[in-house]
Amino acid sequence: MAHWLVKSEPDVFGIGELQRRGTAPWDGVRNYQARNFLRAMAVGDRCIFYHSNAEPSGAAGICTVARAHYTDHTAWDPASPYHDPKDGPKVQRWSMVDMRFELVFARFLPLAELRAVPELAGMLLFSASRLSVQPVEAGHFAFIEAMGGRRPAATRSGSSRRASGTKR
DNA sequence: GCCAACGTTGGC
DNA sequence: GCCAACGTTGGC
Repeated sequence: MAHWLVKSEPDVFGIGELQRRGTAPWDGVRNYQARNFLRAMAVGDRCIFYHSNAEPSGAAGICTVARAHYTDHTAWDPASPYHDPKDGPKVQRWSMVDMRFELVFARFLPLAELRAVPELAGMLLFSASRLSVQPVEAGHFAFIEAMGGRRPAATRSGSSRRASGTKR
């Protein structure tokens, strides 16, 4: 099973929105290298959900591949922000997958902090900073997951746990 | 908002 | 096929 890191701008589509929706298409990838990694994803593969162009940028949580790659038809749609005038039903250059929310880290992990961790040296995140879909070594993935932890799921009664004085 | 890095486009 | 110009990404 492969591990990945996927970037999204939280102003456009943050991990909170994926959590709310449960599953959503990972569309709009318009870079061949990133597309090829999308096509290599298998159902069940786990991905670090990274917030880019944020303050600060960093790892926000984990999602999993819910559906393997299929045509990203937003490229055909002139009204879409991801429209590609060179694409169409007969070309189909671009692909997307569906992502399923898994967890939000208990602690957001800013890029600067990840960069400073010796165990994470060599991650593509640091050298191929513009690549929005990238493979992650299993060891790096496990280390980041342990750093981030899992934010406890909200209870039905909302803030009652904190209101009752529960320590986190 | 700036700018470095780098991917893409298009002229030749 | 080279490469300059251009556009985009994304950190800061």
